[in-house]
Amino acid sequence: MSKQYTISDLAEMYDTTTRTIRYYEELGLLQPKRIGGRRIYSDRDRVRLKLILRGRRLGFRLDEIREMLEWYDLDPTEVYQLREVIRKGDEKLAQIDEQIRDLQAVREELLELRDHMQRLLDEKTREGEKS
Amino acid sequence: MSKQYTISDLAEMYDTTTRTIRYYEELGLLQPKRIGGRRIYSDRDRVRLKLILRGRRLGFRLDEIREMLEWYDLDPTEVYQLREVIRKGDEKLAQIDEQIRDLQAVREELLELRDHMQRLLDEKTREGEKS
DNA sequence: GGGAAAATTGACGTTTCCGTAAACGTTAAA
DNA sequence: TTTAACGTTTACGGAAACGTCAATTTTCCC
Repeated sequence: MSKQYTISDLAEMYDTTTRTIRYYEELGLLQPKRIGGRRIYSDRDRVRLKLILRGRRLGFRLDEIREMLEWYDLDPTEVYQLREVIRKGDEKLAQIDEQIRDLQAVREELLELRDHMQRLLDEKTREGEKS
Repeated sequence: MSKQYTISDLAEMYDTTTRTIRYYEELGLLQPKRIGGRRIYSDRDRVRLKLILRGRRLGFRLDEIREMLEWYDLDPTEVYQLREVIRKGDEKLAQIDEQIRDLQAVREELLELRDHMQRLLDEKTREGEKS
């Protein structure tokens, strides 16, 4: 019994706006059903929206995200397409791995900086105790 | 003997453009010395540029990056500033940890998709062999 | 010292990702 | 039934992060 959602259900659920969701549809990232004029979102649509928003948070552009979403519903009998997706997917994986490494580097540096600040702060507060 | 760089040295070194570097200066992220009219970049400037570009790749906005850069040269005698930086740094760390988790999730999903595609492809090619 | 190469400033253009508002139709609740 | 809330399309706007082009310096090299 796949659930149904209105556009504002989803907007609230994922803390975004209806304008944004309609914009994603304009770009072809979502294709909700219509009842009358109104958009009806399935669970599949909901999951796609979730993926889109996560992708955005991670700095991917919307056309990159659209391409990756398309990988999930390509024709599984087209050998050429399969090969292409595997190749592009490997590229994306390499890119993601680098991004993770970069983030871990930033993390380390921030931790060091934090420790440094903490030591300075400790000195200062001990100094204050002496008076 | 701290090295000196021209703007195009740095542009080439980090695969960006002089326009971009000047733009970062406009926003206050870099403050190179001048000799006559021209900009001269020190090693410190170079490292800052490297950090900026890495931050950009990771999806941080330039004003976020500027704030984080400022942490490296604040007044170490100002207890309030120290506390503030530690607090903000902790926030940033939490945010980075979440980003890493998200990226690892995307990574897993891409790997699964890749395996799925690979299996489909294997079936297809075995099918071809039979003929 | 003269000309090519490199750098500078200023202005405007572009792309991405939405926000906002107008003007209108639809649905639900009192 | 009416009225408030919700949804739709269309259009324009706007910030962020640069690209591009033109008009001037500035510098380097022979």
